Amino acid sequence: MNKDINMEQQILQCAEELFLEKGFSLVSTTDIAKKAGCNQALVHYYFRTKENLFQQIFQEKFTKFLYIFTTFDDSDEPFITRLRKKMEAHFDLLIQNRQIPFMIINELILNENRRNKLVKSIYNNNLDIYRKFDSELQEEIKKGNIRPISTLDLLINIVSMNIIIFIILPVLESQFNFDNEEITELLKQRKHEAVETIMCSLRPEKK
Amino acid sequence: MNKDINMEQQILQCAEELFLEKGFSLVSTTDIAKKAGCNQALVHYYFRTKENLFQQIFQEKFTKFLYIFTTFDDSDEPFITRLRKKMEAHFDLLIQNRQIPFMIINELILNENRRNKLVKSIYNNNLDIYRKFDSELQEEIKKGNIRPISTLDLLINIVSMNIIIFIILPVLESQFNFDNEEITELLKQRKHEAVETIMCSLRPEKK
DNA sequence: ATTATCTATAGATCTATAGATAATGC
DNA sequence: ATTATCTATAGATCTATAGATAATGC
Repeated sequence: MNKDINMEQQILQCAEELFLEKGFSLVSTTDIAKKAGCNQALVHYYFRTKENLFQQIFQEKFTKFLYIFTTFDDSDEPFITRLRKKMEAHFDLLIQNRQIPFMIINELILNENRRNKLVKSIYNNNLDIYRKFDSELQEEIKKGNIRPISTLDLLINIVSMNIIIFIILPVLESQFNFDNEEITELLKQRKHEAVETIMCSLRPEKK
Repeated sequence: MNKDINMEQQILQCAEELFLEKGFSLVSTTDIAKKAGCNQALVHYYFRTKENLFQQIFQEKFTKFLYIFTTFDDSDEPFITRLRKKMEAHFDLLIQNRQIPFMIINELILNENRRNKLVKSIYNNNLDIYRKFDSELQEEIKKGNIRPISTLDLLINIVSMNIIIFIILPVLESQFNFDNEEITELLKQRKHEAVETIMCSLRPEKK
């Protein structure tokens, strides 16, 4: 592998690739060491436990996953435009990090400790932005620009639409033998469809 | 556990509960035996391998998951009404089998062999119903009753909307301490929202 | 006789650590 | 001296099977 970075970084990077691909429990520290080109004991020398190593990676990925929705867009564009842009930016992030959705689903459900720890901290750290978003949304609904919907439901819808293709991708790949270009095209189209679906679903009733 | 069924059934049932909860790799045949109240060797006596046992269960769950979408509703109701009913029936099924979505995602992604085997057979067995649905949908679009959308995208949207709450549920539960009644209510509301989101997203553009 | 169940164990993991050796920094 | 890397191994799994014993069916 890359000789410019030191072994600690090397281990971290290889662990990341493996954990993203197979999840925590299907990767052994022996696998990581083999991939990094060092001895298994060294993995423990730098990170003490497999859980430690995993958590570093997982936390980073989770933060990355949420980042776009935990920052405020202070441009003066209309609410719905800003929402669309957020959603697009989020989808673009996932295109660059296709395995993140699966990793999050997998480990957040399987490990109660990890889940409890993470969820509480995220909830507490983002209450402000959530409330801001909430009040903006309800304002738009009052104005009749958006179909009535709860903030939580909308967020769930958005996340759902954005992650689903990355969950299904392996299945599609195993049925159709896509090359890279085809996948890029498929993701581009799916991005458009995901955004469009949400946008259309938010149109108020015709009167 | 239940004394009326024989040990083979007992093992199968306990294995099912454990696999649904933790997935294939986090459950050992020892765990299953312990839960079933027998010796670990007996699990192998009846099912030979852990993989065998798992596949029986997984296949059944997957078939169950798809069933509603692989059968044709021959009532004379309009397309959109039949679609809505399918979606509601599917959601109801998931309410009764909350861990199915996670199991499917988890094992379909993690195990390439299982994936390849299952996906091919499902694809081949359901081409007819897919084509029927496809032509009905495109007909409706032509008539201007539904916003233009590809059949695959629509199916992905529906599945996505229907499964997401069952994926997120453990996260919500770990943040808020819901009792059973609250969860039932939450799922009922979410069902409504999921169906509504799809229905609204399919409305054609106003002219 | 046949089927169901158990005990015991081989052989293959896997994580984590102890303790030796090599490389580096002052 | 300190830090990085290795060898070796303890101790805890886990799956699968061989072979003994108990239960059941004729």
